[in-house]
Amino acid sequence: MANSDVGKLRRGPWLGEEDDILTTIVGALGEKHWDALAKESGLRRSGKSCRLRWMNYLRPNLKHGEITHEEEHIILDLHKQWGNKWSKIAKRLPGRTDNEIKNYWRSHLKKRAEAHQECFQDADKSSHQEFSTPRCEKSHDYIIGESSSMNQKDGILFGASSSTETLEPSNMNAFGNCSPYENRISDWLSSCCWLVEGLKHEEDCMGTYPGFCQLGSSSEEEKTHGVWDLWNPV
DNA sequence: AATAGAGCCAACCGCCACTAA
DNA sequence: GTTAGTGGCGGTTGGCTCTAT
Repeated sequence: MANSDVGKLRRGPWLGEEDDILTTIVGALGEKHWDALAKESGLRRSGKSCRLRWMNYLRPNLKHGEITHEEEHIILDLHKQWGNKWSKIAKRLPGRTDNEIKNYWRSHLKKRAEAHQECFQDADKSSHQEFSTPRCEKSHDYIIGESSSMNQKDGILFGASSSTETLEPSNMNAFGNCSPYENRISDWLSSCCWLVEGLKHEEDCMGTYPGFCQLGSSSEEEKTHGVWDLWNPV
């Protein structure tokens, strides 16, 4: 792009009128050739800017509400697996954008995840001394949410077996047990659950975890809490 | 009521990968 | 094989809002 054109391009927040124009032109021309589309529209925006606005805000079926606890858990889980692969994570959260997830991570989850990691390391150290179940408020926050109004039971996303009901809340998380072994089992289960989801969309993990299919036959009660709802809408 | 600081989020920037010429 | 154009991605920024003092 010529430098003389740069000065002519608008920047900053989009106006409603611009949104309308972009929506119309994308409807007519499709989601491609953004530079041409930008020129065609008459908007003084770059193709990149148009694409971003469309992808992050105007695209149909986008959710604009708050991130739910289930989604939050998914983000935490997938970030643990994949790191900052926001677009990849976003593909597992229909209606959410990579930008939204990235922002949510940075503003809501990063500190909690770091605190959890810190706790995990502490717990790891103590596990070398004795196999105890340390209390871990940090980890609990990481899973349940610092300001969550959700009760303990609702915090259980999956893995809600009858045995968990007998645990002391202070020692429990949905994965809230801070025993390193229990944490790892929970982490593994969590990973497996995502592989189940992955198999619906991708071929890359086919056959990797032969044991997980059983999770798909969890009880109706379990399905009513957490991410099962996302997989198996009732 | 005023102000500073923190938090949040939309938008931008730069880089990389892919594709067509 | 090379190059230019394009789209996608992750990191960063800037401005607005909220909250504490």
